[in-house]
Amino acid sequence: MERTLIGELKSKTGETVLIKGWVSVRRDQGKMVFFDFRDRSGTVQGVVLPAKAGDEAAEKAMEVAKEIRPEFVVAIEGKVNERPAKNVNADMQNGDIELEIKSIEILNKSETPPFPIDQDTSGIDEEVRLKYRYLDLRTERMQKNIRLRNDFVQRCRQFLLKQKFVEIETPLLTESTPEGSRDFVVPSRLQPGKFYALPQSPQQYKQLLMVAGFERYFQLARAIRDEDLRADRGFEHTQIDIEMSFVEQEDVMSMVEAMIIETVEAMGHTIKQKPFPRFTYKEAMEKFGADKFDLRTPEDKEKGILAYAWVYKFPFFEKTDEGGWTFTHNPFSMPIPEHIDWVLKKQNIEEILTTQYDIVCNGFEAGGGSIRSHRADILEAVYEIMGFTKEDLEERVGHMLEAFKYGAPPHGGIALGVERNIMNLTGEAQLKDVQAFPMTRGGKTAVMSAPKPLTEKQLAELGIEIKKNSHEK
RNA sequence: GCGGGGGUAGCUCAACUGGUUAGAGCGCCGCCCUGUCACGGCGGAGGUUGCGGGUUCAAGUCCCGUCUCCCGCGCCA
Repeated sequence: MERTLIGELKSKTGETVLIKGWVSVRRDQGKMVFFDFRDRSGTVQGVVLPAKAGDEAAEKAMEVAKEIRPEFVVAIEGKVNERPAKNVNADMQNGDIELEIKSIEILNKSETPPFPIDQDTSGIDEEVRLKYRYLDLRTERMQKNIRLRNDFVQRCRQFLLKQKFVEIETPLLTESTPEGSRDFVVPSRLQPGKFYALPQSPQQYKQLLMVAGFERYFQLARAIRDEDLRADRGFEHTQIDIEMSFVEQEDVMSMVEAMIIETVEAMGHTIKQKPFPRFTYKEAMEKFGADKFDLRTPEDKEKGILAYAWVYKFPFFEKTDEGGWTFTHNPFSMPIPEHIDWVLKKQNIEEILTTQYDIVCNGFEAGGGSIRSHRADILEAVYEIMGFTKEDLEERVGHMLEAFKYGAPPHGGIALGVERNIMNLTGEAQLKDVQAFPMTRGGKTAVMSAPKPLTEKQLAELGIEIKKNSHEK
């Protein structure tokens, strides 16, 4: 018999079906046994009725039913019955039907789970949840979060494909850049003593794709940064990374705004204000004291309303502790058109504004981007303002300057943080609750126990010698 | 790196100024139960109080060290 999904049982009332899935709950009444079964499509109650005398199949089913425990994997053959009115449970999916079990096959047994998974696991110690992440992910809440994440990402992808964006993967093993956040590095075996870095973002590659003439690029890009963790920040996160050629600030902002509105409204969410209100950085600081803020009223929060806003006209540079200048967001950004001259002449540095735009939602920075410097002279001037010598410049971004010499089109883009957006859509406060396999704050992986030492052989191949430091026993 | 809060049964927690045999709920195991859906009833098992040391007649509790988890700050182009 072909498997029927539990979610489709309602249309099979009166028929005999085969379902496969997990046992959520067993309620043994002695002469009759109730179960809740679960598969990817939902849950349903099944019942093993008392066997009539001489009905060997029914006796066998009861015998197996007595062995079954929660989380056993089973194949159940049974008849889909409408429940009599007095037994209907309106609070449950399929609460008006039940499966009259004719036979049970145990496909696999299960140990008792270390924590209850038929309820929300928010109150369970995170270390335990992560050790048994595959069980935690069985819970209704986690299933919902991870599936909703998929829904959001696929809708964005479809939107972008419709707009003729090309999805392109960029390398994971790439060059370390000293500015920005700390890199995760990977030792090179072929060139001992040298290292790759994992990307903090595909920034340079996506700009090179613009030089390469793709005009519209996107990628679901993993961004990896070795900075201390927070509730809303992990070593790894995913960005919907977008770059477009022949565009100005307004083009990128309206395209992204349209994508978000279409996507989240299709997912059943309400947006507080459209078009998204815009605040200059100065206005935001005056009004909210921060460049990210929550525009929702308490009533909005209760209703799960999403309050998006744009923040733009950020200062390009800020003073360093040493009295020099550094960039606030991105050295590859273009200053606003009126300030290009100031950059080239290195004047009024404190007042120079960048084309950077951030999208804010419910107090989170949900994304950010800018129009880029596609002219080598502007990028050079930015690095000169920051005090880099010609040699530094060549070393760090020489490849970009060279690429820009060959007809780089004006371009700009944005990166949306997938986890932050899913946190807003689900109301979760922890990044860990919207990733399938997050890490602990100490950087230990879920289920597996990375990081861990390499073998002597691996280290030898990489030409790495570990110095025993005094902390080790 | 800094500050704060945790670690006691499988899970969630309790245990006062140090003082009987470290308890409860849930879960688990056994028996009973023909309409349960947080099923119910009776019984039972289950502990290196994170780890190491110290003070004391006596330590889950006090002291020192250490590991680990969470939250925040720094950090996060």
